[in-house]
Amino acid sequence: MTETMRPGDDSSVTEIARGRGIAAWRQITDEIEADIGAGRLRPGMQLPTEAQLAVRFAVNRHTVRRSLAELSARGLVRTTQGRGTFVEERPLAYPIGARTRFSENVSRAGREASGKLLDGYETLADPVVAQALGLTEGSPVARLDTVRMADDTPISLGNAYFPLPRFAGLIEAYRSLGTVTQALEACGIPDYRRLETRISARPAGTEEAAKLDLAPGRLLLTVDSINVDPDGVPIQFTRAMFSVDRAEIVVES
Amino acid sequence: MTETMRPGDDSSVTEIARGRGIAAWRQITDEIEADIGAGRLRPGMQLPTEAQLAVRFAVNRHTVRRSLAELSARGLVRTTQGRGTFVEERPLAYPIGARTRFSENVSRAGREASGKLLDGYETLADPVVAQALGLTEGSPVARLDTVRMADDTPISLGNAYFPLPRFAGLIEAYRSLGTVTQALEACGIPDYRRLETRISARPAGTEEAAKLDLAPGRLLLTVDSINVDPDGVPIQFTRAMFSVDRAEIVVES
DNA sequence: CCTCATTTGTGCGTATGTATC
DNA sequence: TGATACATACGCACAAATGAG
Repeated sequence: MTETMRPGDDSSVTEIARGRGIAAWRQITDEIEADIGAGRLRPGMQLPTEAQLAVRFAVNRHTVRRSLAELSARGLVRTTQGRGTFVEERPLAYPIGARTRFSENVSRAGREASGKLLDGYETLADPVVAQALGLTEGSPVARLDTVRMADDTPISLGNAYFPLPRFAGLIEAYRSLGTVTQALEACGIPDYRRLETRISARPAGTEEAAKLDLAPGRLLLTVDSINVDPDGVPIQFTRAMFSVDRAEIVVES
Repeated sequence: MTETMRPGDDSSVTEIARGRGIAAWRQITDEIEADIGAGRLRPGMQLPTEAQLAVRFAVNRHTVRRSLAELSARGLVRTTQGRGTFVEERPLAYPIGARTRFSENVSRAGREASGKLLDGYETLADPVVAQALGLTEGSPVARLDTVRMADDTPISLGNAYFPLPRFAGLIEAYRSLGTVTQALEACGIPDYRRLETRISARPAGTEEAAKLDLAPGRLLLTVDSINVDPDGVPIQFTRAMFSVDRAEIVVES
């Protein structure tokens, strides 16, 4: 892991034009970006350590950090304390259709899907949720907060709401079964389909950024959808928040 | 908590909890953000200088700069060398209910029913366009730049590309007919369908913001789609950019 | 469970360049 | 032209997270 594979010149110094208009950290940013663009640094690969980059470009570590902060803000790399800096994966194509399932999308991309339940509890429907589920405001609903990952990279946050008299045991079912589809099945819903999907975008809040391991201020695609049972009765309202850097919404015709 | 502040007020010191988990620059960020949120710092107002803030929070100027960089990245303030740092004119909250509904079906979004032609010309395909249309990079294409409006409010910008040997007269046809569908019909394409739509988001550039009459940095939903003729041959690549504040993408299943 | 080396995160002090007024 | 204020860069030191052993 400490060994960083860099094709070609490893020990030599990459020249930076000093004192001539272009800041050193910008030149370093361009250099690393070019490495990524040319495939010399591939998604998932670890960059040299900050100290190594400082040696390579003959600058102070702070200058390297300024550059990495820029690349991180643009979503090209991700830095974790104690581990290092890694090239981000290309955005995952995320098809939206009547019957899309997260795990199918991820495995289609050749990556391993996983999910984690952040929280599950009963609450009261706010106006948006009530409207989507055809309930009156303040009706009891079950709520599941999840984070979904592909190859250990968080892709999206999700809030799912279910009308409560009907889906009383759903939270427990989800805890034991692990997927919404199976939990719904346990609640007597063998099949369902997507009725409508609304897409918008906004910047990630600090908490969301932390949960998704994103640089603060990065953009989220919000995908609100309503699922209905075979009779057309709304059974689930979901709000998913995808990192723009890690997923791309694809609508299939 | 925070003293009444005005530029130049550097006499009092705002306490920062040191060595207790939360980084000083984060606390300063929160403090300034709270000042903006509470109206103590209003849009257009100048913040104290970095040196003054350093005194106020009893930290090094670098620490203040780290905080201002964060606020700047989030779009709350704007810093100009030699002038100072100013509170941005942007609203802090992103209203969720105040958006104009854009109830057009995405599957029919390729039809430019109403809008204005900004520009129409022949050019060479860049890699993205070439890939989408199944051409080699640098192939000649026709390009239409449009803006769509609802009640005189610009909603979206669009760039449409057509392979050129085949659609030589398309620009003129569009000028006289006014819609892409009719222009394609005049070029011998009676029918076409959407193959794929990809949705992402990014901040608006200055030029885009001007065309859409938006504040720079506001978010755009980008919708890339490929249309194919009945034989499955790509005939059109469209990139539409919707203002998140004025449109919401709705996908119906 | 703990230790330890590695790596990134934070913060200070200093110096100098550059844009604005 | 000078004073002010932000931009860049270096060197040092220590904190905190990670992962290997």
